[in-house]
Amino acid sequence: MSANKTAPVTLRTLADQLGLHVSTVSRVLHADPEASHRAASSETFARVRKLADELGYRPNPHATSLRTRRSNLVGVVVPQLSDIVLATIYEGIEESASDYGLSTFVTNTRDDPGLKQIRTEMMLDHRVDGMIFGDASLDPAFLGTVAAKGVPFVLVNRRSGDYPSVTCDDFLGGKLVGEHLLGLGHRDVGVVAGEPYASTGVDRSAGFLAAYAEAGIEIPAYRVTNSGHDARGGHIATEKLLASGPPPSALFAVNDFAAIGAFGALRDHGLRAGEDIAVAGFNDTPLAAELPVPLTTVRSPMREMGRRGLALLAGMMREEEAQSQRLLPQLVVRASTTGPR
Amino acid sequence: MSANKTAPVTLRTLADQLGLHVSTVSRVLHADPEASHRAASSETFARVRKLADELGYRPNPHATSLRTRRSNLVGVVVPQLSDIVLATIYEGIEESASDYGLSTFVTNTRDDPGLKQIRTEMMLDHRVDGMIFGDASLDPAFLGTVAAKGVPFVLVNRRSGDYPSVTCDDFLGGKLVGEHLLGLGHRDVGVVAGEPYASTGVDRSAGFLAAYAEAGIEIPAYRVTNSGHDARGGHIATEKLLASGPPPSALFAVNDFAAIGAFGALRDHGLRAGEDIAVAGFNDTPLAAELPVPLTTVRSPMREMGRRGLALLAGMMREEEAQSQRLLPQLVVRASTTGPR
DNA sequence: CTGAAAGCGCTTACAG
DNA sequence: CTGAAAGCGCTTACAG
Repeated sequence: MSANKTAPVTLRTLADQLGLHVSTVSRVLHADPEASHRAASSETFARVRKLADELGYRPNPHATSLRTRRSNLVGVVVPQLSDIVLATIYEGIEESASDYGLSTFVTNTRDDPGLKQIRTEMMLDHRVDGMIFGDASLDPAFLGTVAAKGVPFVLVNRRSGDYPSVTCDDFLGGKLVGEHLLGLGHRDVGVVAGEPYASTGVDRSAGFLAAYAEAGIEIPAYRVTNSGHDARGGHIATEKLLASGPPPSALFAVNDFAAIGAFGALRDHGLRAGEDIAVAGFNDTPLAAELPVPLTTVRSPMREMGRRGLALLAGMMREEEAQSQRLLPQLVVRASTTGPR
Repeated sequence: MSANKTAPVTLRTLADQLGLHVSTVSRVLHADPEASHRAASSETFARVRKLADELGYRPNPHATSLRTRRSNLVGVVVPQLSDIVLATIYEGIEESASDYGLSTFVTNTRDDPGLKQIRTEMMLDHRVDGMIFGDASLDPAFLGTVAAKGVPFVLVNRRSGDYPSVTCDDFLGGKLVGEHLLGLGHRDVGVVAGEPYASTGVDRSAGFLAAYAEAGIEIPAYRVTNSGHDARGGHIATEKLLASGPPPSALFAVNDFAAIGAFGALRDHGLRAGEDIAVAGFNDTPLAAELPVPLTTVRSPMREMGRRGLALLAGMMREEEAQSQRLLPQLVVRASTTGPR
């Protein structure tokens, strides 16, 4: 299996074969097309490029980073990559990173404060030039300690404090769901609200409740319950809602997976989602449309959030001004709220 | 936002403050507890460690990598991180990596041959010490080119050729499903078979068909159709199956997401999964149990595959013998095949 | 137009 | 027990 590890091609390899100094070779290999004449004579330039191509020269990034004090590395911290929302955001980040000539490290923190710190330090130990947090807590204390270190960073998915962020307009998204359910005549509704420390669930719930408040309807506290953001979390939270009173006529779960968990809990109670009780989710993950009862949900630009987050960070790494962005959500109505056809 | 970037603490910082030579400091900081006496006097040893702690010294990994020609970096290549199966495997890899003092880069290739090559080269450019492929094609040609470069690597999720791999015993898993459906009396069944180049779907389908063959039942070719491994892919494939003849009495989709897509397609045709037609998936993703019709599926040890894959690679990086591993699947029976309670 | 030097931060075999 | 040297591969300001 293990083949002959041929000696790596370095600047020295090229320089020796060409009878040039490594500095000349380095200069040629770094020149932008326009400035090529300042690097070397056009003949030398061509010879260097040619040999580099032939031998497949690839600069050693460790040497470059050491010398330039720039790693072109970005650390990405997410709660859980097996959450399709975060995985999709990360895909956007990765796409965009390669446009900017940056590479990314990702890590999971499962929203555990201890892990957040350890993993962040790990990223810093790797000398990343910037960071992207997808797991920000509403309490900005931890981010303050990161900012104090002088590393540029942006938030995606969840906002926190005044740190630069690219998020979905979650409040608006929640409001759209509220207005939709109101329009269908639902006045007694429940909310599977997500984690209390994540702006996503908090803002979506707030927007939803605001829509009801504007219609003069106050949703009692026992109709709103926090939850994990996965199917199991949605299941448990829905059980709790059902245990605390008669079933509401509709349920808003702040993400699709929690909504699917709600499906499971309702099913266990003999309630048919979309018939006995309306259910809405959030994110429009690819599953939503395929469920036996297609899920009404809010489309959030997950991949775009990642793309823009990285772009924003790249700007900050060039000392540009950072402007937070709030992307627009879009309601997608399906049978889980309008019933079977 | 951007704080004062304090001068980084290097070996020199420590050496100067202690009146020692950097080499002494380096030796102390690298000594294993037992060999500490060979590094320096116990007094010097203590002084160095103390100051390093106080100043929060963190070695510069680029310098270390440059010097040692070892990066302690592992490149992980997957088709798609937003596929929960791969994301979960990756979580296992990450967990295990930190046990071994390794860090990981991940990248998506979407099973595109061009991207596979580009991303793999990108990993190699980063001077990773080893690689893990979760996107292997049954055709081992590409992996041959990687092996020729002398980089150790292992496969997870999908096997290929004789390269060291950690996979689920997919053939057995498929067989378990076949025997289950046979036991329920299904003789006319369809298969949503996954991609033809991925051992996962191929082996699962083969195992399934083998169970039927052993029972003397030959499943006609038009009952088996390839598919993408996501919900959309399962939907499209199921449409194709339904268009090519009368509905079979049961359907085996080689992964849960394809099965959910099958749910969608069946629903569009007015067929109720679990009542009009039995459906089974594969992987037992967290959603399977929560669906309105809980999904019969095969539990595959996704996270464990990742953990073991990394461990296997770590062994290879220490020149140990590599032994492929086939992990056991487990059938999980739910209402999608046994019907409503 | 090209070379020579210095140095990024570390490790390691060698002296003494 | 500790120091000094060499060097990993690169970049950059400076000479000539």
